[in-house]
Amino acid sequence: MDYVSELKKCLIFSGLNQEDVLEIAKTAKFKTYPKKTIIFSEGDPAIGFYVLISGMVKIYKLSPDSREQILHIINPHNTFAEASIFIGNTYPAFAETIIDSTVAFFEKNSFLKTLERNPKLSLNLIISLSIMLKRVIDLVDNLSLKSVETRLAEFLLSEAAIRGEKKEDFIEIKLNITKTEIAKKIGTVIETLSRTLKKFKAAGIIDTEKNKIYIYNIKALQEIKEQKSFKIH
Amino acid sequence: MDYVSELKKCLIFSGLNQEDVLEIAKTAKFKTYPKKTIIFSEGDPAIGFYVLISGMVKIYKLSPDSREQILHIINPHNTFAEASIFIGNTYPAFAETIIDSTVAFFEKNSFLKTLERNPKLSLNLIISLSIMLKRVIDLVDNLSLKSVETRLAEFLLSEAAIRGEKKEDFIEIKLNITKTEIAKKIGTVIETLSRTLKKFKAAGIIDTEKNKIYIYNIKALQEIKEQKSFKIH
DNA sequence: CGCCACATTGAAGGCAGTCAAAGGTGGTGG
DNA sequence: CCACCACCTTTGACTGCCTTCAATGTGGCG
Repeated sequence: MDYVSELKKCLIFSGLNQEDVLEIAKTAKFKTYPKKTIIFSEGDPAIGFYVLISGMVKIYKLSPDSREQILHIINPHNTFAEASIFIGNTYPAFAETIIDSTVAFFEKNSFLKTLERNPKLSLNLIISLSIMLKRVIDLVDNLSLKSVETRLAEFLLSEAAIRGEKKEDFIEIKLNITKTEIAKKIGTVIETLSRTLKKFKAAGIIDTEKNKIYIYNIKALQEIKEQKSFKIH
Repeated sequence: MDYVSELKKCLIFSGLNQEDVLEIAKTAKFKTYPKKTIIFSEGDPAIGFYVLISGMVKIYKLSPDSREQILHIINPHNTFAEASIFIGNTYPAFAETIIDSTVAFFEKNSFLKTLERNPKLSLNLIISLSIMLKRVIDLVDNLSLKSVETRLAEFLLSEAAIRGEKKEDFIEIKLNITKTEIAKKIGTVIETLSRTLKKFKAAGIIDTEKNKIYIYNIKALQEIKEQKSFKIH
């Protein structure tokens, strides 16, 4: 794989000229992990940050009794752990591959030097951190103030927008993560997710099949998202 | 008040030379708000960001039925809404004064120009965003994976560390916000907070008096924070 | 074919939010 | 200085969402 051209596709390196990216690429270490491999654990020394080249990685927190809350699911060309290198000395969460993945690793100190020489890179980083912050704030909003029903509706709408395929009278979503992972992402457990999906099915809003979800009534999902009372009797 | 020397105390302007800060101060608009005034609402156009000079400001989200989740409580010399100017066009949360407050307002576009000319400012901003991100991640962790009991213990420990006064055999915390605000900060309601404080009192861990809290057994709080089973019968 | 991980369904229980009423506290103006 | 009022807090009773536990179902893969 041509790693340099992959790096150029990343938000954080966008707008940089060819030489700069080449220079930066030289400081990267590329690593490949099988699925379900922990890249770093909460509390590990924060020695650098990562760019996902291919695969899928989840960033999550664990409760003392091992319940998992997913903070982000990272897709190719996105960064993770970039905030960790500016604060504290340890990673604040776990990073684990969901499927086989390849990452570029950037060592903290050498990256800080690169950053000094490259104002555009700083700006990209600021934007990237801002986006991430907004995403986590939305998560707080959802977890603290919304029901599981609402969170699921929001998740389905967002998946439909990102990855949904419009068919004649429905939208098809091919799930690329398990329902267990979805449950952890929306802050619940598999059983509750299963029941909530069943409710939506009973209301004729969606239907499911293996790892596919069909959305028949997107407007209903939007209304649930706005929490305009939704009740199945 | 000498606004320039106040601005120099802010993390975001630290390490800048006198002239730069003076230059930046010229672009600021200073405003004073009475307590309980909304500075901006969720959805308002994000026209700039703020530095708190004096007073106290809360940043919060509202649920459809008006329950409030506080994201941050801003103290003097700290910034707020700085991420908003890099993403989207609207503020993602509410900002409201808790007590009478004075802020410095920086208009988006002119600040972006200042940023271009000032690499150190970029780095400060990156650090500031990183800290904020970590704080919100901790909030997610608490809301999703911890009980109210644990969240309260964590809050008390953090207040004790920041503002607590060590006395002979206890730590005294003078509360500078109401219990209602504390409840919103730890993601619950006043009634539940009241009951949980009562439980802690019954266990001899703390005592309360008007707007003071006395911590008698800090170790117990730490154990509750680690969720090593805590039960009052 | 049988194992293993993932998913569904039912039953039960608990944490915490809501509603309602009473008690406390501080501030303002008569 | 006191009385009233607004706001905050406490307490009790109730409810419901969601988690937990347990048993059964299902689908993919060696």
